Amino acid sequence: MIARATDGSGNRDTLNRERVVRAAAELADERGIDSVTMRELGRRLGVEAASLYNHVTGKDDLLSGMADLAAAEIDLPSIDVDWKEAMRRRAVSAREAFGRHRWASGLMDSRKWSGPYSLYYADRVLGTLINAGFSPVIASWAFIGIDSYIYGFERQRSNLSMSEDVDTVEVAQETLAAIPQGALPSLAAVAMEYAEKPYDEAAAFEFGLDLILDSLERQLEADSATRR
Amino acid sequence: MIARATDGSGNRDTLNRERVVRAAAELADERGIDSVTMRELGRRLGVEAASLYNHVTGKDDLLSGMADLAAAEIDLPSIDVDWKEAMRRRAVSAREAFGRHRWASGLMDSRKWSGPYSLYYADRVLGTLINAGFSPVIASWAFIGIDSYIYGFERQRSNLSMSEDVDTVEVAQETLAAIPQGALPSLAAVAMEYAEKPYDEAAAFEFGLDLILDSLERQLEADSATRR
DNA sequence: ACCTGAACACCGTTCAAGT
DNA sequence: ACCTGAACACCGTTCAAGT
Repeated sequence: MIARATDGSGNRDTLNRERVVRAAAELADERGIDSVTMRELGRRLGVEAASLYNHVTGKDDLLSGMADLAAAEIDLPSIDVDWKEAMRRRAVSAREAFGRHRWASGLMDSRKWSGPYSLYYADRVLGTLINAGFSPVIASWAFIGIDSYIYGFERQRSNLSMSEDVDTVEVAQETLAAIPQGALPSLAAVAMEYAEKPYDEAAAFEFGLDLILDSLERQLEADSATRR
Repeated sequence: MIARATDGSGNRDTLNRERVVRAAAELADERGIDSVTMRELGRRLGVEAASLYNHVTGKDDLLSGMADLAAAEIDLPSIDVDWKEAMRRRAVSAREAFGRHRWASGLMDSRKWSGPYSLYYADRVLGTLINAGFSPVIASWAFIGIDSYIYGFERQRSNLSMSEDVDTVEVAQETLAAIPQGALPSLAAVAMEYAEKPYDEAAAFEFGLDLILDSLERQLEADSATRR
């Protein structure tokens, strides 16, 4: 008799934390993180906003749950693979996850990074690097460096309005047209390139990623040569 | 006769956009970005919240002004200096500015990056790189890569609760104590290091920065060797 | 055990009214 | 030209009351 019990989700039993969090993530995917309000989420679940507090301690808890959901989509490096390849896969899969859930990277900013899962995650990353021969401190710096790059790149995505659904050729042409003759020559030069060949986001991401990984590799080689 | 006209700021004339924005930045510095509400800001300026709309079109405009204020504190690379040193100074001064204004990096996330000042800024950075011998596309990728790292690193700061006012030795000891014997061995190894020698944030930042800059330099050298 | 309805304190913003 | 006071639509959250 109750609509919620048999609605489209195919989930026939009552509300619980997981269903609430999942619905919030879907809402954010479809209409942006700002539209995730307790009232709107309640509406989506056929329930009053106040009822959500039976399954989630508050909005903060809800957002943490959403962040966990997205984090779980990022590949854990497997111990037995080459460290460079492992870091590469991790970075690429993170970028893909953030592409699917544009709200995720911003959410991980504010939320503390200390759940049991993220500790395990950190251990695996650090373990991969230490196994490869990096000292614990250098491994931690490398971890921080790679992650900084991953999250920072995601930030730029929305920033320069160079998301996938934007015609970068068009943006470049408009930028070019807006620049007064002779002013900003370097920016004009770049815009001229992109007016012909569109901006390849994945290529840009991997270019920067490889700058970091190549330097790390070189440092590892130099270090083992010294010890020999 | 009016208190506001002669108050501590030493600014005797009436309210204007600059004073409003500056007061908002100070409020954010002292009590966090969340405490910047129109009502609270009005209280600080001795005025009703509604009055602020005479000087600022809305809260969005206010936040943009704050972001501009912080951006102006980041060094523009001077054309005549070595590209690597220029990028280095830019990155270091950005990190310092974000340290003074913890709200700044998060604010630049959401705000579009297309004001006349930031276009000029981009031109200078790109110009420095192109002058050094990078192609326009590679220069833009390098620009994006370095900026991603800068902003991403700032993000991590708050994240791992490794800010300046936190005793990282203590955090490491607590982490170590919380890890069950034998579990998370790599994380434990890192924590053990930091329990003895505190985490050096500036060193970590420059380590990652140099990974990027060194790779760029190497690429430049290899490229010019090919052309010779 | 879970949901509702109403309330509370707080937002950003608008607008007629004052000076 | 700038400020006030009151209002509006919207938040997150609490809590007694229902079932």
